[in-house]
Amino acid sequence: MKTSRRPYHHGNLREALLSAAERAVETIGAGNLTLRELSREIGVSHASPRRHFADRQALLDALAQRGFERLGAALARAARGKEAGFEARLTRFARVHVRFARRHPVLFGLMFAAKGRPDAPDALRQASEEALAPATAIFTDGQARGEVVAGDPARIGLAGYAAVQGLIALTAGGKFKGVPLDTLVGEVIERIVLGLRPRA
Amino acid sequence: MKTSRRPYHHGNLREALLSAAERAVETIGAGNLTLRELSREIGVSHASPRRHFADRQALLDALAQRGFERLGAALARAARGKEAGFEARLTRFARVHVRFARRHPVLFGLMFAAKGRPDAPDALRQASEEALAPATAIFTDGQARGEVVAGDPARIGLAGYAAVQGLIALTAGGKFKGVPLDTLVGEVIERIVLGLRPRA
DNA sequence: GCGACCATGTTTGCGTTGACAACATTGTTT
DNA sequence: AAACAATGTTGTCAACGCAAACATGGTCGC
Repeated sequence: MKTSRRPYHHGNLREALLSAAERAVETIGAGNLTLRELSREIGVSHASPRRHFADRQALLDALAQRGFERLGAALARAARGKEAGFEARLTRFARVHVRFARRHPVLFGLMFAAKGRPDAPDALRQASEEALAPATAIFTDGQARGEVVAGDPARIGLAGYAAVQGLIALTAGGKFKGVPLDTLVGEVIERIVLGLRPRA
Repeated sequence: MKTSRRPYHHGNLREALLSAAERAVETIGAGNLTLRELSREIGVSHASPRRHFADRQALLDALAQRGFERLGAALARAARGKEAGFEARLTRFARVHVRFARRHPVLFGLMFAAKGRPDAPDALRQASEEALAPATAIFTDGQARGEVVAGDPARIGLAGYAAVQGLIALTAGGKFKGVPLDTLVGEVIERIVLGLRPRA
């Protein structure tokens, strides 16, 4: 009996819950995630998650926050390299962004849904802002190099970033299945950079 | 006792459920919608919705479908007028689209979430495609007038429509509160039409 | 007229869930 | 070693979705 089959304390329940939830959510959908099933899977009692998350929503918010932190790290990496041209940089940024959304579609939806909620926790809000911050640098640098029209970077960037965000929403629908995603992103960014109107 | 206080049959429960649900969803969120509360509000028993919707999801899907039908009608109206220039037409289209999303944020989220679900009903899928169809006409007409670069309209339009869709997602977050929405849409569309790169 | 039929709402019940309170166990601090 | 804080467990409750059996009232063939 020396080998305690199940130590009374799990040891790292919070992390175990988060990673199990992340996997579960991606397969069954965020709406179908139940704390009890999660507890069952991990092997703890049905009320233990309460010690770490006040309620179901708090767990989902924590999941979203972690998502923003990971996305932010990936985007920051993608946005490095001032030397590169604006379009190349924006394309890299967009590709990373889109790939993340593709790889974790449910988590991604969760992230931006949580961000939009009026009662979103401050930590989540802050994580989302930090994650997306690298975008503005790309635009201001582009302006400094004369590759981007003048104006408030936030407003100029809105058009570009909106296109990226929209592309994600549209490709999530599964449209354009035949075309490789990176190709599609490259095309859209080029189109956004050059404009829809033909150039002289 | 002659005046039947509550006629046994409601008469139009399906519609009553849908409109009550649409209102409720917008205030408490789709996830918090319960069939029982809905039934209580309407004044029927908690199991009656089952006659009209197989389950909760079916009701939400019907809600989304109705949403696409209304959005489609509004977009079709906005896309009329071949005579108008491409940019003006696209701007009107975008404004109507964004306003709809703003006025019914939860429903809008529901619509595109349902559309993305792999097991979405055919009727819903079809409604969503029809609703968004007017967009391609705007682009092909623009190409015919030489106001839009050549190429597969679906691919060209992707950039434009992605921007609209992304703008919705971003403004839903409540950013850019100070700026009137129509102004913002106009700016973004102009930027998309002209491109981010300065014109000679 | 009238009885079978059918659409629609009701009643009752079951299993699951989120939330909560009281208690148990373990590690730490004094 | 005694108090304490952190963490997990057990038991309970109200609400929910779903389902089956039943009730009601209009419609249609005859």
